[in-house]
Amino acid sequence: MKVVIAEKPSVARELAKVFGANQKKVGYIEGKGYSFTWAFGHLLQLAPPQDYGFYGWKQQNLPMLPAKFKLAIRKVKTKEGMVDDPAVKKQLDVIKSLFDECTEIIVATDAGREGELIFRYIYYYLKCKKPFRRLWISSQTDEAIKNGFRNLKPGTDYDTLFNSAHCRSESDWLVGMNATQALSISAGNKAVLSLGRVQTPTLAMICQRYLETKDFVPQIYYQVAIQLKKDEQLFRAISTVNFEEKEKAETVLAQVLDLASGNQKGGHIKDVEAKAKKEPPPLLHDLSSLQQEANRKKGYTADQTLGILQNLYESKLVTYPRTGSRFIGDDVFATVPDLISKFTNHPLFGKQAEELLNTKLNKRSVNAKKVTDHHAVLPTGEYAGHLSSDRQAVYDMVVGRMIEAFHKECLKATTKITITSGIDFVANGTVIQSAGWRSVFNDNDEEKKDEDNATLPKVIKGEDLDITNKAILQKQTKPKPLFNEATLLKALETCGKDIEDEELRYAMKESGLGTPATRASIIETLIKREYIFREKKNLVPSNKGLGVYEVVKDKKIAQAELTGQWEKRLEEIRTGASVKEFKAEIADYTKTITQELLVAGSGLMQILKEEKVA
DNA sequence: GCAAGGTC
Repeated sequence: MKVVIAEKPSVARELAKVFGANQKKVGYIEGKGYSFTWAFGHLLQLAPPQDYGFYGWKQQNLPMLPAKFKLAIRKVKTKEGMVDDPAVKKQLDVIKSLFDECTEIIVATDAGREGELIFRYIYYYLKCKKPFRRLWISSQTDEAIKNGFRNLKPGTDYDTLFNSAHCRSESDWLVGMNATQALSISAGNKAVLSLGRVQTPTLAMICQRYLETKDFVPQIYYQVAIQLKKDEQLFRAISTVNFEEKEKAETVLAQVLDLASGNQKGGHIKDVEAKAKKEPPPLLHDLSSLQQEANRKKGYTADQTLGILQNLYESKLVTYPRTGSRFIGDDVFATVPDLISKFTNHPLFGKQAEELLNTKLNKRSVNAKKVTDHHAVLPTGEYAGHLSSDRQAVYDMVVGRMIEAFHKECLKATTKITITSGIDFVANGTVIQSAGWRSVFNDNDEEKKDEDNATLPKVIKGEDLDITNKAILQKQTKPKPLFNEATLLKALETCGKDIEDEELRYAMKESGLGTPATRASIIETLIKREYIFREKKNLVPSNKGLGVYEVVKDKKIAQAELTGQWEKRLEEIRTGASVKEFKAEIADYTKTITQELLVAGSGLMQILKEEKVA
């Protein structure tokens, strides 16, 4: 008998189905000489400090550098404290007995770094010695599965991938556990002041933005606006330059040749620029883009959206939600027409679905190379029936986005008219000629510039028009808005963009800060620690959060670039570079940051006391 | 009482 082990039950079920295995047992499915079993994500984690003899939170324990890390069963919180998760224990027993009986293991955890780690931790924890081969697929269509099984790879091909995963895991433990204890101890050991490679740069981003906004001094400036008339149609144009002083604007205003000042045809058309613009449909959703849309449209937190999606996934209504890819492969694309046909009766999108069936589908979201462990989120096409309102809302976002993504481009005509009357003025207009994908939701662009005229009259270069009105507009510069969950999620994904080093930037883009599966929980962690709180939609730092930020802001642990540097090294390890060197560097850094924090944290004591009083 | 990573 051969054992196939998947990362999660849904994948094991899919694999079993393709093989025609259908005997359901407790914790696995059997048939055709195979047993299909599963994990639930990470069943094992690096053991906590006390398992190495580091009891309590004491300065003399620091830095904690276990000679050899141990694995422990994932814990759950109960009234009696943290205990081994009974469901995990049970499943590990199932896996152990299957591993004991089998002749070979086929590793079918997700095709990525963490998927490899999930299997290896189980394999080593159970002290298993059976041979294993690797299934490496990124979609679960029957064809992809069959192909994958015909091309199983030697298990050892992924040893270096495991090495990189293992380093990631241990490094996060070393830096996170030691920095957390060091800061907490030096601040009086009264509260948990957690720090970590991901949470601390995230906190720093929130604090930085908050301080920028708080210290922002708005600058007043002036523009001159004129109103023109062509064939009874009025339109507005704005001065191309801004004025810092009101007097300057008034001088310019006086020079405008408007009707009221006795000037007919005082607006000279200096230039007319007309352009046709094609706006491609948006990409399919990954988890992050869905969380952003749900936050914008419905105010759901990242965590709520993930919960709702998980629910829809367990009801088999949507595909795997914790994906970081906004693309599908050609195999999945082949199933899309059939999928779309399931929604021709949808109350909101039925008509558009119908229309799509008769047109060539847009392939912008089709790119097998950009599919990582999982493809973009799609509806499965299963009958949904009645859903609670929040589930319905998120489900509709998934369905609607699918319809949009395969829809035609939106065709727009933009016009830019430059008018001279004293100085230059400009009027912009955009007319949608063919809505294409924009007809799916039919909602207006949220950040449409208010200067835009919907339609502009037809004018020709050289012509002179009446100016029917003129005025001075007073405006002021605005600070960047505080982060909300939508903008923070986006920032976490792309924080690599401002990094100079090309290679570093690439590594960041691939990973961002955190992963799709963990970003919601990072935000929740910062809230649980009382570092930040929600104020309406915004994420605002507390005094405690600002205090921690002040202590760590210039240290590496608060920089998003730390993740980029690690990713670069981990990628080198994956392609065969030495593990030893990286581990030594991490140990060194652990010692340094621990020492620094043991000193620096004392300044936090006062803030913590004040918090208690308040 | 701690990290970040995965998932029910």
